[in-house]
Amino acid sequence: MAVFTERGYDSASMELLANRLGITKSAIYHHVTSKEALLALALERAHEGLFAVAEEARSLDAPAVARLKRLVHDSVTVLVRNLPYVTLLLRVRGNTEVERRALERRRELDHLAAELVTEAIADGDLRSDLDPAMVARLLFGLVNSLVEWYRPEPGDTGEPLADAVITMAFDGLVVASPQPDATCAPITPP
Amino acid sequence: MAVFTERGYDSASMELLANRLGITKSAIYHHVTSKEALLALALERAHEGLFAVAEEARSLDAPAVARLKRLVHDSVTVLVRNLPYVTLLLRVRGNTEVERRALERRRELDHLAAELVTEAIADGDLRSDLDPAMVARLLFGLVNSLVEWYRPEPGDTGEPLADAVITMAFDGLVVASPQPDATCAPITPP
DNA sequence: GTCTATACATGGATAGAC
DNA sequence: GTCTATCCATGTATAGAC
Repeated sequence: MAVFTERGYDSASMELLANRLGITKSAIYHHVTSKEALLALALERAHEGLFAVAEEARSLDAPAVARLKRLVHDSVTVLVRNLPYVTLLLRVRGNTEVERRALERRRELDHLAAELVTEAIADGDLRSDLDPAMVARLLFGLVNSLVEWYRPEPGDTGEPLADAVITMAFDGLVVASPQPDATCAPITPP
Repeated sequence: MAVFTERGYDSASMELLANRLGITKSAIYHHVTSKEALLALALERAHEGLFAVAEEARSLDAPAVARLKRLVHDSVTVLVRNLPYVTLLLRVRGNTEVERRALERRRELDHLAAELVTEAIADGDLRSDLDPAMVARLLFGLVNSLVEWYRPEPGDTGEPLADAVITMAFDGLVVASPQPDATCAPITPP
């Protein structure tokens, strides 16, 4: 996985993998039938985490915004905890059959996100001046872009990062304006 | 460029490029000395546009937030108009000397963004509860992630897209709360 | 500018001994 | 489970004719 991440799947030759493992190319083929099988295994692992998150967000008993926020938040933590696997998944281009199947499964996740955004807008919880499909893509573009720069320490669950993503995407970067429910209300001392 | 975008630089063989061009591999070498030279040319073109934007944002006579917004906005339009080139740049992993130089130059841009964010926070225009370096990376992660899904029609300048990015990142997705300068002010009829 | 032919290295993968 | 040796396709790149 380290070699795949550093060089990219295509540029990571079996020779290079073997060197890093301290064995020969042919020894690898005792454990796995092909290079592509190695890729399939890794992609499977990435999907596992992401689909678990999607399932949980979907089954949550809460308004669409809340489910969407949960989906975004937990996607970040899964991404952080399975960084090499998710990175590989996100870099797949569809050159082979294995890659195309992975892309299809990713689209299912995109679809769920788009549904939640649409519903949240209908609820009046998200601004209606942006296209729902575009919002969904911007949101997950933001999440997915983390693989390009975030380098977690061992033990990092990505919790603060997930909160930062939620804050920027939902509340924006400009200084906090009063929340709707607090607007113009006098400050009540505790 | 189309082949590079579809298959990735590494997987795009000279044979494949030649087929698409309708000539033979060797004919390509009459125009360019190596495959890597082809990459260098493309990366150069991507940098041109991005650095021009950075220079303009830097030299703007306005508060840091405004310069930052301009940088983000124009980065989106450059990305849209030079999509294949910027896509290639963003997928470079540093496997060769040419790629490493490209990564270094990209870091200069990241640095400028981080400076603007820091300054804007100091000005009190951006929320101070998020790490400036993190904000800069989230912002440009968001911008860069566009190459993964945005497919402009010919003639598309990316203007509405750039506005959407600015809106989401700076104002957030939740329904517009009153702007600070309008807070609690009675609505004035025109 | 383009072609055919070819050089030479490296790619993924297999055979068979230990 | 790992090795050496090897197969064959493909990779980048060059030589030299047209």
